[in-house]
Amino acid sequence: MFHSASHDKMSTHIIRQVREAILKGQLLPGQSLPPEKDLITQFGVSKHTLREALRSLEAMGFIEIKRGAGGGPVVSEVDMETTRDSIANFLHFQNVSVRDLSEIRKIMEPYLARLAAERFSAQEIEKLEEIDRKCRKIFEKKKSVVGAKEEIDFHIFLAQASRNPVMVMVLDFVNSMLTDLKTNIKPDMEFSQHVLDSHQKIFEAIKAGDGDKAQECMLAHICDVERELEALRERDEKQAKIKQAV
Amino acid sequence: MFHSASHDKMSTHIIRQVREAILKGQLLPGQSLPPEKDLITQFGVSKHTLREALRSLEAMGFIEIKRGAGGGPVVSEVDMETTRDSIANFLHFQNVSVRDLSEIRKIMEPYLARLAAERFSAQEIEKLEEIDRKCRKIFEKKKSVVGAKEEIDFHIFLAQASRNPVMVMVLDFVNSMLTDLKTNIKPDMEFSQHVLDSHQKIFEAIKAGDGDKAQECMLAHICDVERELEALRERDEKQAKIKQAV
DNA sequence: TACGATTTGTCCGTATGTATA
DNA sequence: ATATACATACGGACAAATCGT
Repeated sequence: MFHSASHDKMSTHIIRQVREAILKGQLLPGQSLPPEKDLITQFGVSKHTLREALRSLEAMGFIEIKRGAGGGPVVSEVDMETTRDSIANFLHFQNVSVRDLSEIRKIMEPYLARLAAERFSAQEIEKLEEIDRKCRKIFEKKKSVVGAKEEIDFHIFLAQASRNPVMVMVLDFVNSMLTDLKTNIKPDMEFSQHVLDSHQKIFEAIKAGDGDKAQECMLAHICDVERELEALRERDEKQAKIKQAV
Repeated sequence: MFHSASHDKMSTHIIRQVREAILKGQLLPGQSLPPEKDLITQFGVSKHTLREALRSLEAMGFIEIKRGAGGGPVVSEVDMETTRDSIANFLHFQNVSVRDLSEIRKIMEPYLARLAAERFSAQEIEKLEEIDRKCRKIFEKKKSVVGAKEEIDFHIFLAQASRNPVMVMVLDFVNSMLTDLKTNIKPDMEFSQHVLDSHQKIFEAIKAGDGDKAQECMLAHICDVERELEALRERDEKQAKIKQAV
């Protein structure tokens, strides 16, 4: 049996059409779509149906909708946050451990540290140093770098050494998920001090253009973080058991 | 300044509440949400508003909505397809090349082939052989394995050697994006034959428990595919130029 | 500051299609 | 086969936000 197109939900038709127009480049990011009332007539559906379709497209990150005069639906590039959230939602059901995230880091980040040491321009080295300086300032004020955007930025910026957007994306969500775990575990000052020291060593190897050493220091750093987080997690579990017993 | 809750859109409140309930485990996959009319009264919104929220949650993969008696919104695990699509949408705007995808494969897949050789049980080896057999059957019928689900399955199944869901996910979308590129390029029979030969070598190394060799063969396989795809792409570009000139 | 124009956000009422029992 | 429960779809009205004058 064949299903006639009209058997599907109307909104899925609209979603598919707009989505394909964007992916084919017929609609470019920044361009405005016609306002609701025009789209209603163009697609021949009711306001209710059209708005459902726009909501879905918005959830997928394809459009943003602004209210008021001159507003309306605007095509936008699907951004990293939308994608990161989607990945995080998926992995939430997959029982991801610190070990899983660290395993990926151990494979990829030492490679990237080496590339950075071999490829970074003077400008890029300066930018990396600035990120590191910001980390230190945050530590001095808050006595922690955990959850600090700059602490992740250090790693993401290295990923950009690869000039590979897929690599950047993977490192982005791996590091951001790890940070989420960290903020639950609430590491101590010592942990943050170790992180800053490790970053320092990695930075110096990169600045010296020493690929071998950068690779080696990065691997050691990731292993350290994994070990310390595991230890802290076990400590928390024990405390939880004691509390439960009381 | 604090924003009063009433400043945001009603649907975002509903989305946030349901989303958090699911992520906290208060709502488990498989559970039904109350039907529309009950949710309307619970949240104190209109049909239209509620449905927009449900559409967004559906687009994010958190719920599925079934029609008819006994239907309604059902909580579901966010699945790989939803996530894969989201990633593909994001990377569409990032100019991803065969080289970018291959770079990730070169880092991860040889590592995974080694793990498979070291860890796979007899059952798993048998399963892998069956996947390979299916690939060959498809090749004999269609004279190609490009775009065949089984050809990706070979790589994904190896990723499962890591018992690492993040690894499986990364390999899933990298391989599926590469396959999308392949189907556009339309490789010849020779290409498919090379793929099958490489898979054979990798399989034999894994079966023999030879981690070194499995790692080495996998790296060679990925480099081969990258090189051949690049060559085919250049060929297509030249043909396009000739056509344009005429 | 204020007002009008534009455009989305929200609500109500009603009718129709679809799956289950 | 009929009834029931549920989502899907349409139209009209008013509120709220934003922009320009």
